[in-house]
Amino acid sequence: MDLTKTLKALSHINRIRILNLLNRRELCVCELENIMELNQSNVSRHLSKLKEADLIIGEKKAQWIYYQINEKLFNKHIFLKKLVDKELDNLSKCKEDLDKLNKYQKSGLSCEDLTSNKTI
Amino acid sequence: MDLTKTLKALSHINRIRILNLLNRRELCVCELENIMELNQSNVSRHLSKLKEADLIIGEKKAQWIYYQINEKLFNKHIFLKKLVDKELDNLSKCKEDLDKLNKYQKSGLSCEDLTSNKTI
DNA sequence: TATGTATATGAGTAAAAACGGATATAGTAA
DNA sequence: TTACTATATCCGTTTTTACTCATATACATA
Repeated sequence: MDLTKTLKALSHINRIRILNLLNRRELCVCELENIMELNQSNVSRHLSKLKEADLIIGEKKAQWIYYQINEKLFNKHIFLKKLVDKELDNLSKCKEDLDKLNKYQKSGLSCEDLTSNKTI
Repeated sequence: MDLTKTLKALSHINRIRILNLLNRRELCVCELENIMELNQSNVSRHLSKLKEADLIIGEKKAQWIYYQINEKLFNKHIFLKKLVDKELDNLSKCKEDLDKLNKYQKSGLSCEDLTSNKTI
C-alpha cells in the first residue's frame, strides 16, 4: 500500500462520497452519476483515482462496470475501516447521497432506466 | 470536526511526517526544520494547516512554540489514532525522521543550538 | 458484421495547493 | 528602551489537481 497515494485519494469530498455509497453496495458509473449529480467524465476520473489507490475494485457485469469497496484492503488497514464506518455518517453530503440511494432502490429502477430518465 | 479539512491536512507527505514526529514527542518549529530538512516558512505553513484542522496544538515555552498532537481529537476519532500508530512505521521518510530524532536526542543538543549549528 | 452504449481518456482551461524569499509580528533578553 | 530571535504571513511563481467537452475504446447485442 502506498500510503501517500491512499491519503491523496481520500482528500476530495467527491471521492469520499463515492466510498460512502460503495460502502452500502456496489454501483456502476451511471448510478453514481445520477445519485451524486456529477457528469460522467468527472465521476469516472474520481473512480480512477480510487482504483489507482486500490481502494475500490471494478467488475464488469453485462455492459456495466460495477465498482465495490476493496474489502481486503479495508480489513488490512483498520484506519480505512474506521474512517468509512464511523466518520462519514456525519457529512451532510454523504447523508443526502444515502437518501437518494434509498429512493433509487425503492423506485425499482435499474441503471438501464437512468439514461433516458435522468432524475431518480 | 470538519472531516474534509482533516483529510486534506493528511494528504501531504510532509504533514504526515510532522504528525509522525510529534507522535513521539513535542517539538518546536526549528527542531522540525532541522530534522526534516525543510525551510522555516515551509514547515510553518504545514503546521498551520495541521493546526487549522485541530490535529495539533501549539504551546509557547520561553521563546519557542512547541507543537504536540491533539490527543483529544485522536482519541475521539479512532481512524486518526490507527493511522498514526499503525501505518506510519512503513513510510521510509518517517523512519528516517525518527532516526534523526533519536540522534538529536542522544546528542544532548537543544533547539537553541540548532540556529548556529545547522546539522543535527 | 455493424450498431449502440458504458466507460475511459485526451486536450485545454481553471482552480487549488505548495513553495521560496522577504518581511511582519510578537515576545524575550539585554 | 533597543536589539534580537522564533514564528507567521505576504507576494509572486510553480506545480498539482480538478473540471468540461469532445472523442476513443471496448464490449454487448442485434
